[in-house]
Amino acid sequence: MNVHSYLIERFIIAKKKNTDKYQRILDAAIKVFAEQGFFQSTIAQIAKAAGVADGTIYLYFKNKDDILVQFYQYKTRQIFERFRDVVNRSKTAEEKLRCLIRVHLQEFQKDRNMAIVYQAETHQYYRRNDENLKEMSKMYRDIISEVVELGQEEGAIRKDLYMGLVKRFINGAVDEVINSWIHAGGQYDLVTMADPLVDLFISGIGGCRNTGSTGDHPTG
Amino acid sequence: MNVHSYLIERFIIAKKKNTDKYQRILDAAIKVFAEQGFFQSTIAQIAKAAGVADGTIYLYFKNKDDILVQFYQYKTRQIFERFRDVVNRSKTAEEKLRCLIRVHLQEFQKDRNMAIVYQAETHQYYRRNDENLKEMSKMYRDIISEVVELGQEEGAIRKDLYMGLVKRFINGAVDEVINSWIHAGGQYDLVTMADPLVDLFISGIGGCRNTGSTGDHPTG
Amino acid sequence: MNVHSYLIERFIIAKKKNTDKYQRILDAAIKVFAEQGFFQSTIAQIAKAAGVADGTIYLYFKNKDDILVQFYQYKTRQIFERFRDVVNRSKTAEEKLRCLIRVHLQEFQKDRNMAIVYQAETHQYYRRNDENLKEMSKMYRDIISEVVELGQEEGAIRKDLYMGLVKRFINGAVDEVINSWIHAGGQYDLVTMADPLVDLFISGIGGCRNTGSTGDHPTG
Amino acid sequence: MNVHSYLIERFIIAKKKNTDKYQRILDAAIKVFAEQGFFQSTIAQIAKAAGVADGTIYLYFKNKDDILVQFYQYKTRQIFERFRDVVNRSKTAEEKLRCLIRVHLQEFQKDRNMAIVYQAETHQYYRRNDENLKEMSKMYRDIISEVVELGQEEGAIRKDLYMGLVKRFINGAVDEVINSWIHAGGQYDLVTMADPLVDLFISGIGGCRNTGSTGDHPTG
DNA sequence: GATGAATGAGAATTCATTCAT
DNA sequence: AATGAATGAATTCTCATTCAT
Repeated sequence: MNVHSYLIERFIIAKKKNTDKYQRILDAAIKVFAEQGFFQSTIAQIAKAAGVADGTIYLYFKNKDDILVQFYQYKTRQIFERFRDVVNRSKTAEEKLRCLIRVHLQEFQKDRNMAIVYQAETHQYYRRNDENLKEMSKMYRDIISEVVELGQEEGAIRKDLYMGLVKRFINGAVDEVINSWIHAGGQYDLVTMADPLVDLFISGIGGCRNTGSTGDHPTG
Repeated sequence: MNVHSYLIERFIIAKKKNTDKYQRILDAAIKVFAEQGFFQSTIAQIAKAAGVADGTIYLYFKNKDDILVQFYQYKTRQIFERFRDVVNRSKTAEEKLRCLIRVHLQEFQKDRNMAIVYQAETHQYYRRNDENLKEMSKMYRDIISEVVELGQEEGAIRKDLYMGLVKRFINGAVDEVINSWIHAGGQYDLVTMADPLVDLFISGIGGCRNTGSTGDHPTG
Repeated sequence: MNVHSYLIERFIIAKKKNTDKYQRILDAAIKVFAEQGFFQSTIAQIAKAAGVADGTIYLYFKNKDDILVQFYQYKTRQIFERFRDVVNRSKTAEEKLRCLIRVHLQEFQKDRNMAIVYQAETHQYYRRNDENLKEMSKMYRDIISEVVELGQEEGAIRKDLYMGLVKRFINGAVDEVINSWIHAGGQYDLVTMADPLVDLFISGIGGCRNTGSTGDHPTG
Repeated sequence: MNVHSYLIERFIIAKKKNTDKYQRILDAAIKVFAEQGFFQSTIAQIAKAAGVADGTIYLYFKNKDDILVQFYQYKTRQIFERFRDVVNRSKTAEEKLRCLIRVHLQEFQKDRNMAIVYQAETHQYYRRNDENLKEMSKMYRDIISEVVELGQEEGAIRKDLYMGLVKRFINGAVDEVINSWIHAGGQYDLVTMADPLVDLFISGIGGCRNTGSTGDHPTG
């Protein structure tokens, strides 16, 4: 390839891609963050993965930190709003809970890089005291509260519960299921875990019960 | 002072001093890591917090990474071995489980910096594929397996359980309870969560039960 | 200005700039090395001498060592290849030898910093067992062998010589002549030493001869 | 070995070795310098090689540089004074020259580490403008001048020589012979080079001679 | 908008030297 | 005298960010 054609090709490619550059950079960044962690990733690596120049990144993001901020503000937020939706569309508390967990696992399974970054960086990101993240976390826990309270009204869920603990109990278990899946290299189908997990939430591991909701898995 | 006693004293002082400084640096590092995160912490900050010169750190640790490695290898490991012990000393499955969770929360409450670093850095640290960490995680999950299997023999725990899921379910919930406590600034007594949490593990949140163990804590 | 010419200009400018800066840094480094020695020179000094920022050096050289490596691979090598050429262009053995020595002294006189670095750092550099340096040294000694052997065929050079020794004898003497010149501050004309030196190689210092070539060396 | 006996043994060893520590450190340093070069050697390495503590070195040497200074002032100087002696003891110019070269090679062969350090560090050391080194070099060249002038009076050496050049010619050739021997790993007997080398000095490589002194070594 | 060369602040790490024991 | 732990100055190198083209 001679100098002319080489340069012209580059020029044209550049023009064509103009619009979706923000997405391309964000996706590339999440990929790189997933592989190496936020702090070990460099702008140069992200630029290379996105197929843009280092400087271009600064046309779309204020700085390196801002990439992570945008990730939480748009990419992640989107998913959490989806949770809100599916829960609203279901009727009974149990149905809502099953939907929530299922969609949660589904979304994280769908975008593994996002899942990795979310699970691995959130703890660090918490230090920034970012309002958006706190809001999302709260939103998630509020959904659980709502569902549980509805269940209590329906009679499907016990009344003698410390809600703060229940929220962490459910949230933590789901997170850990996702973590395990990530550490296993995403080899198996994460979504199949949803129902057994909800069964555990509802019935626990204790023996000798006759709660209807749990009854469908034979032995009991 | 004769040769014997003089030299022996020096020997002992030397040893003690070494251990002292090693501990001082490790503790200071954990404190700094807890405050800022591993990657944002600098050797200079750790040195200052430990009251030593920057170079001194390299007499006790190969490099910055090695501080984290030693943390996982000694500080953290110690605690996980403690878990093993307390479980061995209990009789019934439920008792073992209650002990495990209680001691887990106790130990993390006792050393908040350790708790923060452990919760926040473990995901990143996992990338290194450190054998020691994998071993500790496995040890923890093995304890749970054992306890659950014992409970199944005793009849206290259901038999229709997918063990892999149960382990994550318990592990994840405990971790999240610790996280919440950390994010709340360690304001409340973490250990009081132990029994209500175990009740949730055993009975779940489902309605219409009469398991005594859960009933007694009013509403939390 | 159209796309073609605009881009091509940029391409060319970029290339030229690159080469410029590479040369500027390499030259500055050789100057600093000549003044202070490789190990006592700092990147900061080289950067200052080259009029660039410290970090810029790492755009053109892998690390400090690499500067020395490039020096031997490009700057020095160039000269040694020149030696090969001039020898090939001469006819008789004596003419070849005179040319080699003259050009050797010429080149080192022309670039005094290069001469200093070459003479002062080569011994240390030898430890690296760099293939390129070994090759260059060998090339030089091979030239001498060739010339001497040719001279033997011509009858101008004795046959009872241990070639390995002759090579060192000539190489060493030339080097030392260069060293003296360097230590004297490069005050005198090095190239005038060429013919008298070759006369010594051919005739030695012994008395009572009648070899034409050496005679009373006004002739040269 | 228990604490008592271990410490006491160390105490006694220390006392016993008190006297020759200067030598031990100097020798160890030369060994380490020979292996790694002056700048790449650390005080810690030298101390270890000498079997003393780092701090002990500072009881015998002002600083790291001083070790090299002492090397040139005592170890090396000693040898150069030896050269003076052997030359004085010989009668004819040729005999003196042969003695000088032979002893030069002998002494460098005898202490290979010294030889390596001398050959490799002298160029760098020259920068310090150390009076002692300049004196030694001058002494060496003066010896050559003397011998050559004597030879000229005897009629054994030509009169039409530029003495400055002759000195470098001889000095350089000898140095290069030593270098080659070092680079070859000191595998062969260096001293056997002495006579062939002197023959080259006297007769050169030119053809058609009948100087008896050269004829006797068959092919070398 | 896009580029990527250049920047230089900042961090880890090394090591000669000191000094309390 | 001997030790070796401690020091901290000095150095290399990295990388987020800028800006001329």
